[in-house]
Amino acid sequence: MLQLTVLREQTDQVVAGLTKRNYKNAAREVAGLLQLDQQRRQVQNEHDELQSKANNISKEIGMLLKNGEREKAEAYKAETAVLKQQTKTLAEQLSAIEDTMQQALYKLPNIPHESVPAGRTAEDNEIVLQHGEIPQLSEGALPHWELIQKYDIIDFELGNKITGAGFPVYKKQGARLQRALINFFLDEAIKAGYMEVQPPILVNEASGYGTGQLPDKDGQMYHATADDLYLIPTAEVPITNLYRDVIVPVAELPIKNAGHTPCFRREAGSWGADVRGLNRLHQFDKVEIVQITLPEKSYETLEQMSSYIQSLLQKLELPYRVLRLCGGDMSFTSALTYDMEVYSAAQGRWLEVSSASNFETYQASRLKLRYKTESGKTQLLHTLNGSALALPRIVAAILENNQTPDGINMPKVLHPYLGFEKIG
RNA sequence: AGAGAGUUGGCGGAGUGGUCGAUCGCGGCGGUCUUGAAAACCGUUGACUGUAACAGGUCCGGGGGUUCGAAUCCCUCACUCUCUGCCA
Repeated sequence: MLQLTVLREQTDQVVAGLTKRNYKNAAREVAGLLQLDQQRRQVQNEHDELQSKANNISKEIGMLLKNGEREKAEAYKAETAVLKQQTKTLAEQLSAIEDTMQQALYKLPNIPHESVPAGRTAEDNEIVLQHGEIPQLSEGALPHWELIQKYDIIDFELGNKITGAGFPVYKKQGARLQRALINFFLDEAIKAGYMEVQPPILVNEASGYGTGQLPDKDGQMYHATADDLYLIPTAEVPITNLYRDVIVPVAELPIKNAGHTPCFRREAGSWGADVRGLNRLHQFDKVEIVQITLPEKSYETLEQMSSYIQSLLQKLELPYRVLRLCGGDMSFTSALTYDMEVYSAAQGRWLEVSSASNFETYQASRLKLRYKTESGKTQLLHTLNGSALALPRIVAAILENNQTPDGINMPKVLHPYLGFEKIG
C-alpha cells in the first residue's frame, strides 16, 4: 500500500507513476485522497482536543470523589455529557473518513520504478537479454501434451475425473521428474543461502491483504468459505506473511527464505489455445524465493535474484530470455518485475517460468514489516520475491526441447535426482 | 465435536473500576568498575497518530456496550491450552 506521507510529499511522482501504469484518473484520485487526509487530520485534531478535556474532567471527578466532594463531582458529570456527544460524533466522522481512505488506498497499485518502460500490454515489455540456442527440432516433433501421452507420464483425463480440468495427475517418470525438480530447486536455493521453509498452503484473510492478493485478486483464489481460508496462489503469500507485524533486527537482514508449495489459481477468464497441456493449470508446484532487505539494498538484491534464477535455467540447459515488464503488464503490487521465459521448441513459444519483483515498501506497509534505523526510527523494509522456479512450463520445455526419436533426454544436472537419464 | 481454563510490552509474569501505557523479573542498550571479560551496581528500554517542535490522542486478542472514568464489569467473535472424543 502506498503511504500517505509519500502521497503528500511526492504527489507529482505518484501521479506520474500511476499514469505510467495506465491507471485512470490518477491525478483526481490522488487529489481526492490528499483532501481526505487534510480533513482527517482536522477532524482528528478536534476530536483529540475534546477527548483531552474529557480525560481531564474524569480525573478531576476521581479526585473530588476521593475527597468526598460529591456535589462538585456531579456538576462535572453533567458537563461531560455534552463533550461526550460531540466526541462521539467526531469519532464517527473520523472513522468514516479513515475507512474511505483505506478503501481508496487499497485500490492504488504500486508506483513503478523509473526504469520500468511505459506501455500497456505484454507487447511493450522490454527484452533485457536472451540466452542459449533455440533448438531445431526434427520433422514430426511433438508438443508436450502429445509427448506426455506417448510416454504415459502425465494424465489429464484422470485429473478431470477426480477433480476437473487443470488438475493433472503425474505418473511414473513424470512424477519422478516433478520430485527431482523440486529437490533440485530447493537444494540450489539452500546453496545460495536461502533458508528452507514449509508454510501452510491455506491462509487467512489478513495474509491475503498483507501481500496484496486481497482485495485486488479476490476472484483468482480458491476460497474455503466454511473456514474463510484461501488456497495460496503462490508461496509468496504465506512466506512473506511470516514477517507480518514484525520489527526485524537489522543484524538479521537480509532475510532469505525459500519454499516449495503447490499453488492454486482459479484462472477465471482464461481460455484459448494458450492454455493447452501444462501451459496453464489450476494447481501446480513451485519453489519460491523471498527476500526482505533494507530499502537501499533492494534493487541490488533484485539483480541477484534475477541472476540466480537465470543460473537455474542455464543448469537445466534451457534457452531463455529476460523481460523487464512495462507499466501496464506489471502486477498490482510490484515496482519492478523481471519475467523469465523459456523457449518451448515444439510450440514455438516463449513460456513464462519465473517472475522476480521488488515491491519496495508496498507490501511492507500492509504487513507492518519494519526495522529500526540507527537513530531509532522505525521504517518500512523492502520485500522481494521470485519463482525459482515454477514447474509445469519447465517440464513442458524440457520435454519438447530434448525429444528424440528414441526418447526424451533429461538435463544432466537432474540425473542424480531422477535415477534415469531418458524418458521412454 | 463436548466440558473447562486462558489471551497483558521482545519473553516471563502482576494488575479486577480512578494520575495504569501499565509493578516486577529476564533480555536489549548505555555507563561505573576491570588489562579484557564476567559478576555487581546505576541508568535506560513499546507501537501508532499528531506537531515546525512541544502538547495532545489511541492501543492490555478483534469488535461492541455499561460508566464521568475500563486492562479491570457486560455482550460477541477469533484464537490458544487442558481433559474427553475422533484421527494421519
